[in-house]
Amino acid sequence: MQDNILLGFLMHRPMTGYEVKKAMGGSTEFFFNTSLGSIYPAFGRLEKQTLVKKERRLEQGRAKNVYRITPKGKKHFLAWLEKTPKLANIREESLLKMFFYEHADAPTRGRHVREYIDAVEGRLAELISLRDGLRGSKAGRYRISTLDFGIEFYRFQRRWYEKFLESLGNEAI
Amino acid sequence: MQDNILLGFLMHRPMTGYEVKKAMGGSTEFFFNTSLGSIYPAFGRLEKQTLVKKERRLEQGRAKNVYRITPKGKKHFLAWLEKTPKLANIREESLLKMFFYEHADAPTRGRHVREYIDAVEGRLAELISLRDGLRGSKAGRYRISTLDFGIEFYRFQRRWYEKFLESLGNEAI
DNA sequence: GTGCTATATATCAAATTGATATATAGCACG
DNA sequence: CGTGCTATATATCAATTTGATATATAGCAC
Repeated sequence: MQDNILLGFLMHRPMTGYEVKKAMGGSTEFFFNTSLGSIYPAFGRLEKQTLVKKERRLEQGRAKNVYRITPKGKKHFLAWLEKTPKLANIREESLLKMFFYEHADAPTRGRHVREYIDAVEGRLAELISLRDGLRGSKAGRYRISTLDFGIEFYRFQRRWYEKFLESLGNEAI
Repeated sequence: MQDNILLGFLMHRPMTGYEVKKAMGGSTEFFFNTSLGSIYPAFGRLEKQTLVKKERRLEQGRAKNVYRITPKGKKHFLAWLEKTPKLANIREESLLKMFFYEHADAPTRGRHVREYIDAVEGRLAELISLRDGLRGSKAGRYRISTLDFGIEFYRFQRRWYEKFLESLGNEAI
């Protein structure tokens, strides 16, 4: 399913697997991350389907595999982009633990929530500084929208967990 | 990593793989879902580590594999529960497509967002009716908290995407 | 010329998904 | 009584993904 993210990056320019992975940093990594161990096999699949073309290049004496999207690849990517996205499922370890909190004691629950809020704040700071860095740059408006969603999402989480922490304070121990 | 969710369910009572899967419905499935195809191998692993014990039972002439958590399994589960949960990563196809929206046309973008909001509202109704059904029942307060998070999360999404839709209306086409 | 970091690819075991196959139980309908 | 439908229950498999590890070169600093 991550084949399309690779094609999406190649829409901009031909890239090596390593370059795609780097390009994900600070952009898609916050809402759709992949590992190098899946990027290389994915390029192999895409090549077999002739959606990309591998170009072996020698740069400063080093061999690189640069992948270029083909017209067929572009069509494939645009057909995928056209389809309405599926509803996101939450997959959160924090909620899973919360579900089983009857088995944890009150101090553990409180510590979890406080440390979780700290982590949320760290991520929030990261995303905000990233967005500030993009302001004024030639970054696309939609890329900024995805960052904005992330920022608002973590703000929502901070609010929710702070309220939850309060309700924990009132629990009968 | 899903071994702990199985142990968590067995904390309540011994269960078959099929029963665990059923128990996830309407409870953990919204924030942590797994398939039967991963539950059975997971029980195999847990048995090898003596964290659960398989009991072959004959019920109405049918053989069942009922799994019971061992004291070692309980210790293992509680040790996992103790640790502060990792920060949730978003993994949303909708944001991935949004990232590449430069390549889609304005009507497609609008249709996406409207249909996505519809899907969010459907999920929201589902979660709300589930929570209402739990009110007054003997359901644990933390289980209700996880449902509440879900409800508030999808409300947040509805708000955000409605604002986003508005901003799309103002875009230069 | 030694050591560190970045670039670049490849490989692998382990886990997970989603699909499919198999078989029985229980129920309803005519 | 049999036919068909749905729920229960387990097993298996190809394909994919992760996270780790291995390997090798380039470029820079000291």
